[in-house]
Amino acid sequence: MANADTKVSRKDAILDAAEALFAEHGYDGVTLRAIAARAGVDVALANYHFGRKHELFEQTFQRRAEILNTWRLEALEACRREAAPAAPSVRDIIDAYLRPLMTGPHLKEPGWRNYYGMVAYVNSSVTWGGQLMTRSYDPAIGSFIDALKEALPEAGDEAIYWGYHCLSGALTLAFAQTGRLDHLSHGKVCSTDLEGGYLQMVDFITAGFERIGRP
Amino acid sequence: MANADTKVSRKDAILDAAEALFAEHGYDGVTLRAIAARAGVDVALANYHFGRKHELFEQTFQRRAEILNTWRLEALEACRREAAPAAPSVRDIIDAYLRPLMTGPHLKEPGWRNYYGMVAYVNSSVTWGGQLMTRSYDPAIGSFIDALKEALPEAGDEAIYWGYHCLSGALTLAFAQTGRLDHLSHGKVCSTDLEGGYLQMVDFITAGFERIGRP
DNA sequence: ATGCTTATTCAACAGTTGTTGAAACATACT
DNA sequence: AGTATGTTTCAACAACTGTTGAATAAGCAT
Repeated sequence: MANADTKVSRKDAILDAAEALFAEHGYDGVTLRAIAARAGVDVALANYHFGRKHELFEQTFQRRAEILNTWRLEALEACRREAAPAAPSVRDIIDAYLRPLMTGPHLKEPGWRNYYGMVAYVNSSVTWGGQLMTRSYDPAIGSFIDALKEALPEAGDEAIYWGYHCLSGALTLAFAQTGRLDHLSHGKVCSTDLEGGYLQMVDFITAGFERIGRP
Repeated sequence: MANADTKVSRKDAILDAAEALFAEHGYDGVTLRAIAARAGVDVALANYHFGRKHELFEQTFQRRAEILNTWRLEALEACRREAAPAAPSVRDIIDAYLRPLMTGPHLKEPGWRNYYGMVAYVNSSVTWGGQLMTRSYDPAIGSFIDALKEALPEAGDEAIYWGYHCLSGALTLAFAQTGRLDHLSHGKVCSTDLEGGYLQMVDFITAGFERIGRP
């Protein structure tokens, strides 16, 4: 068995290449040969390590999902500790949801940028959206829904879930970084500036949830 | 020239088929042969009417975009008239933006359902998102941005545009109808119930914009 | 009918697709 | 040294891809 962590294995090189290409062109827009070429390996190697193309896509997607879930749950746990014995505020919960993903040094890494593009693609894909997002993210997100329900005891379930839908839609569209905001605002706002968007989105989304908390 | 409106022409049949397939599988996931088969015509006919695959995709997308823009601008004009001589409220503007698309009898038509799936795909696609959404929708959306700026004179441009980003992300994710909300809510909320989501989203998004209006 | 224009099909092209079985290479253990 | 095990490449497969030019059908004015 070749060493798995000191050097970047070819297996990881395939995942990195797949990530970048899937993010830009989607599942069907990418060929195994393009992935292999980018990774500097033979076509057959992807098949050896990951099986069908389908499974390579899912493993690429899953790899960083687990990291993001950890970051988020840690942030939620931290804000729970700080607020104890009271329940954390809506704003703290939204912040714990967005901050780990929209701020920090990892935003500079091309790998993370690519992965965010994949999330945008998957989340609004009819084929992948329902299954894959649910499998990869919903367990962690359940904790956030619970926290929101605690913070907003008056809000109905329907309002909570559609509120989360707005949050998820806004975040994943930000991940796409299509440059559309740049066009629309005539350059005043930059799609790729996730940290700038973070400040704005926390205010906006928090207000939305606080509103559904009072009848 | 064959008649263009009394009977469904084969040209329209191709657009309908393309719409349904592009919505489900994206641009690269659909072959011209699949479109032709669904439309009941030969492969070459798509090329004869629309040129390259690229152009067929864009024309399919554009066809209903113009209709949606008309509906929206009429709704905005109507709420402007009702509010005159005052400026329309934030809520009225958001309502004019969402109601024409999220309510009404056209939601029952499979053609519109398919088209909404296409919008979801295009909006968060790195390849298409920036260019095609901008070209098809941004002229009309400029009027909504202007109206929001009037209604929220204290809000900064950055906050307005990121607010619009949240609105757009939430709407297009709703269009995807991936069924994820159904999983997450254990069946309490239905992804495909756009009219139910409309009521919730108007409240949520309106609160977000009203918040950025006061410092 | 005769012509003329538009619509539609047919047949085929050159290139690409995911996948696979066998062969070659590398590494570690004995 | 040999040998066993895990990696990687090579070569090829059958099927499918977008696109095109020529052939056929349909529609319509004359």
